Amino acid sequence: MDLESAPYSGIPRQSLPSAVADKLREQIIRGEIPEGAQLRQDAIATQYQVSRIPVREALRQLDAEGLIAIVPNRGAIVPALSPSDIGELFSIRALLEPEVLKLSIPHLTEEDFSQADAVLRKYVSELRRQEHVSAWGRLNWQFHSILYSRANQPRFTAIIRNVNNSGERYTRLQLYLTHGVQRANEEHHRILELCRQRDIAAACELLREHIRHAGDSLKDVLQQKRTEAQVASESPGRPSKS
Amino acid sequence: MDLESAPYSGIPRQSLPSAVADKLREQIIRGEIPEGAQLRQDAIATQYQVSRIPVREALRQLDAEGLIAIVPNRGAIVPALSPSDIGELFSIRALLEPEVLKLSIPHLTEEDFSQADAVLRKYVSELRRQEHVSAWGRLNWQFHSILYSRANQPRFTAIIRNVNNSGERYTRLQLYLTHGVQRANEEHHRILELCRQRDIAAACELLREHIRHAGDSLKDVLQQKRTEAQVASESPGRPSKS
DNA sequence: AGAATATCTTATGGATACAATATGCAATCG
DNA sequence: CGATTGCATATTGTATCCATAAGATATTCT
Repeated sequence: MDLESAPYSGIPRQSLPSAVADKLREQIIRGEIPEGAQLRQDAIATQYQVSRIPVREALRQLDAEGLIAIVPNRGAIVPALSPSDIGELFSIRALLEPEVLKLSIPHLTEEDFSQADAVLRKYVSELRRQEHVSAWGRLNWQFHSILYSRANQPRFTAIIRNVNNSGERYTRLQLYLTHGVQRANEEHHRILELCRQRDIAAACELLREHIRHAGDSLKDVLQQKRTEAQVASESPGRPSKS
Repeated sequence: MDLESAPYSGIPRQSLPSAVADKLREQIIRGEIPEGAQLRQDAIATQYQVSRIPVREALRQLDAEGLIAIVPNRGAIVPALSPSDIGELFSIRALLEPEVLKLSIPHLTEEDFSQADAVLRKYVSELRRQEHVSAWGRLNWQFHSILYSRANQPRFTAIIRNVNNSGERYTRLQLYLTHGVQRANEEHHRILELCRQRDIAAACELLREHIRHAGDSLKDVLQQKRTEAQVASESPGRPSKS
């Protein structure tokens, strides 16, 4: 949770490549490594006090997860996602997550519900501090993740996790720029309530709408941002080289 | 002149790890590397005349794709899939593939249809030779793949490809043991015909049923095989080379 | 003799060193 | 003055070498 970026954090049981992959994944999701940034093997290796071999394996893994793109002989970058990429990611989510929720709801326990409650409370308490905007997306995922946890479909949930990881930095953007936090929060509470009542159909339908709305709204925001950027690039006013 | 400005003009040199991963993936899918087999880094390295470094990166990639399982300090194995694993894989397929087909059908061209036709013809011609059973699964995937090719949803199709890869050896098994080839062939022709007619709803529904049936039938076969194996373990039979 | 343990073997994990490739800069030529 | 080519540097890619952990075999003690 907290920054465990201590240079000597020895990771005992996990393989080094997996550990490095986890750290990098976290950094990318949180936006600490911005999109378009090059992931230089040497820099990462010295940062985590390892050689480049485990770093390379970690990058391969993240590449296969779709989180980064490796260009042969040119390194790995965090790709910028186009509006259509975003649309695709949220389409996949809107398709997969209700299905998993459907399978999970019957097995959700009171403990799960209280955990979800706790996440939502934390969510609300974080809303006031915009400096913690990076935590929103994470709490958002935690909430969803708890609801799916009893589906007992490891591959299914693995895919969902990857898709969410790929788009989470943008989820943050959507929550932040469209003031969608309030709506998201309300929908979360209603979804949770429906899960408590074991109303599978309604919960899944609401979840689907919840995801679909987030995707559409995010797509709009991105397209707007893009046109703004284009306008800005037309009036650079940059001083020439002296 | 402006050859360099063309995006894909250069010779698409593939990195060594990717090449090794492709080869291994092929071998696993075709069943040349049987399930439960250990993938020894040294053996693979000498087989492909490279050092172990690219091999290890390839294994990481395949692990992330879900095709193999890496156990720290113990190596990589091709996992045996339980009936519930199979059920999960086919559930995912039954969910994702009709959606992608829906998006693809409007953009399918006559060329696509004739390619699909060609694959089906090849399929029929291969049916008679059971020694080519390993080609069935591949042709099966090729057919499906062509139908999805115009969806223009790269992440979607990448997920579908991975899921299909994970289960393809079992698809072969299903086709072979249940004599499901005839039924699959008929369904393929009907699906293709519906696509030609741009009957999206019917095509998607039939595809969903097609996948679901294959999954259920395969699950049955596996469960039956498993009980047979338990019986056989008491009186070991001849080793079956495949 | 059987079980627990020590030792040896084999395969994986990781680091250093070296080679290949790309990028940026400078010099040269048209 | 611009473009092109050659050179220098930085980064990625691969191989070899060493360390470590799991597995197998032999040995010893009860």
